[in-house]
Amino acid sequence: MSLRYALMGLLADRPASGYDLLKRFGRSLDNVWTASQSQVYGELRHLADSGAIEVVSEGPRGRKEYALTPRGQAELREWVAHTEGGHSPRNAMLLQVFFLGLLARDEAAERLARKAEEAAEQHAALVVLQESLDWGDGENLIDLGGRLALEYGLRLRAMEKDWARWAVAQTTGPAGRADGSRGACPPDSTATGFPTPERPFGEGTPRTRDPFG
Amino acid sequence: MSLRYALMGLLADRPASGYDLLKRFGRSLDNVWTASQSQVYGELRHLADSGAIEVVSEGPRGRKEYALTPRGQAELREWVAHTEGGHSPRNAMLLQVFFLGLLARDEAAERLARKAEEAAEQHAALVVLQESLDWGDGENLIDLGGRLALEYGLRLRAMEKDWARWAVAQTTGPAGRADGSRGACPPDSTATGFPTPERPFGEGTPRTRDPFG
DNA sequence: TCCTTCATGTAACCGGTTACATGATTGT
DNA sequence: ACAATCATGTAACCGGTTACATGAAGGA
Repeated sequence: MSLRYALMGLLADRPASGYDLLKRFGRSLDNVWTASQSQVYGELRHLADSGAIEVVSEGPRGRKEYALTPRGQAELREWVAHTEGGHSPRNAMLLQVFFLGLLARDEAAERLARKAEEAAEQHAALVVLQESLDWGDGENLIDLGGRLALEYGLRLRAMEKDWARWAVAQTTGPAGRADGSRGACPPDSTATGFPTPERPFGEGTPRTRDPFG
Repeated sequence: MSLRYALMGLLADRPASGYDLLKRFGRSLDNVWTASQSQVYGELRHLADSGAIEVVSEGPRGRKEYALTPRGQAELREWVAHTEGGHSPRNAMLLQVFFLGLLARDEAAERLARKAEEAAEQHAALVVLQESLDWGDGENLIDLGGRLALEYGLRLRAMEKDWARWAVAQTTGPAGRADGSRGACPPDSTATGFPTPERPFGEGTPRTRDPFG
């Protein structure tokens, strides 16, 4: 559903063709939402069918310029103001982290260190972006959303960098099992099997200390 | 592709049926990855066809217990150790934030305040979980992944809470436009249209100061 | 006996990706 | 003339969701 609103949101600013919108997606929403070409054209048609947008002019090469209709504007506002996002948790990176116990300590640490680097790079890129941006003096409502989203990105990447460095320390630090043996145990390897309450992030339960025994 | 590895990861610990895996998904991976019932059974078949897992025993009601094969174990390790996640940025919450300029200041602030609350609740829930968990004394490789993932969750929610509170201040704070008028301008409303480099998070470019003029 | 839990499966649908296809217009 | 860009579209496929369907086993 979100693509629908992303397109409406961009059209709320000014009329545009599918082609324009694709460019604007890459330019402004790249860290927030993406869409493929075929998807955009399809959704635009669907949006037009439902009366949320309409063709306001036709140009050179079959170009169709769309604009948000009053109905669309109302629907968009409603979504921005009142729709709670049903967040489905899907983080492939974290899934890998979850099974990091399958690797030897040094392998796991290397992986996390790489993640720290990556986050640092992403953070740096956002800092550059921020400096290149220069939004007036922050006194108006314009660009509010962009500024807030950018700040979110900055904080997220900073958090990831810190976390990954901490995780490296966790992985290399606490002595135990000094051999670099290939661990073969995912997080819940010793779970006892008796009924447990919800335990996201790990089924860690009272356990024997040495599961290899 | 990730579901494949999520299932293999769980099976790396111990053999299980589709039914078992569904329960374990809810119990341990709930904040990291989710899967529906039909999806799990389908993927298990596919996984078995490709030789990554195999049926090791059959139980009472057509129950089939699967175990990871050596081939599957190798594939899983390879994924955990070396596969870089091509992160596709899709954050519906941030998309709403991006278009927050469509709302009046007080509406936007309320939305952000709600988000702060939500993050605080999620954080609190993770703290409770962490305290209920008690993973030995952190000296072994077991549960490493679970501990790291949990810490990530804690830091993420804390970050979101701080950010949302900061965002509320940004929204209500800087005076200007003291009337609660309904803004109608998404982030890039005054973009001048000349070619710009990539500007994710906003097309904010050199602009006239009062776009309403 | 009857309810619950265990256990697996199918089918329709939806959002998204990749690849392919087509052709008009503009600038050099 | 030619290449680049503008501009839209279709079709096959994949991962995921929802809903429906079936039935065996175990416990009260």
